[in-house]
Amino acid sequence: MNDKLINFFTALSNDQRLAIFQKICEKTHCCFYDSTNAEISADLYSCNVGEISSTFELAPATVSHHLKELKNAGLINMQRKGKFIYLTPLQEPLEELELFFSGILNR
Amino acid sequence: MNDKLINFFTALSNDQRLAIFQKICEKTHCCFYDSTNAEISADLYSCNVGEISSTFELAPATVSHHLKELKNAGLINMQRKGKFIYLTPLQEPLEELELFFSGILNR
DNA sequence: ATATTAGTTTGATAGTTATGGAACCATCGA
DNA sequence: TCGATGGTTCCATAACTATCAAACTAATAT
Repeated sequence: MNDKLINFFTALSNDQRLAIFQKICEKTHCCFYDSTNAEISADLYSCNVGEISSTFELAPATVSHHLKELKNAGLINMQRKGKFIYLTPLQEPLEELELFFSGILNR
Repeated sequence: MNDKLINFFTALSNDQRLAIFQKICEKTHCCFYDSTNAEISADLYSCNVGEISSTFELAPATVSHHLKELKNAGLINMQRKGKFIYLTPLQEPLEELELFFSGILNR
């Protein structure tokens, strides 16, 4: 139970990674996906890895590491379409996190 | 803006610290404080540092470090009353965190 | 005053994390 | 099939984190 939360918090506890996650959420505005249907129109609204690399001045390797962490934490989906890998935020973890904090507040 | 979030997430990204924070919130059930009025009846509902030390099998020094991080992040209040230091969760950060996630979800 | 209890700070160490260069794999266009 | 582009993995390193023992400070009780 807490393991999942720890993974979320760890993933978001680095300034670069938080910024990357925010950019992914921003770019994908109001278009959330679950892990199964994330493919639908991913390329329309999603950002790809290169966009992250050029926005934040980080080496591709570094970006790759950060994205892997966000993905392993379960916060984003990565989906290759041809040459590009598209990034989409997942809805469930955000809901879980919102619930975690509202749950404490409303106790 | 993000700095505060980073501090929250970093503080909650360690399993011991998250558990400690949860215990503080639990013990202080429905009695939140802001940093100014936290002193009111803190001793009635709050846990003290020793309670944390004995609950989690950690050396006092370790607990002290973790609590300092939670405090520096702005998540808890520490208030000495005589021999004991009482721990209370703060409400604002929890609200900010809830809002951060609901804000992304409702965009 | 002194002993006791509560907690912090200092300093050391083992483990983890962030970063990027270099070599690699994947896909596409010519 | 070959070159170019997009990304990852491997490896090394510097920075940071978690932990605790030992020495300390704070408050109380006797």
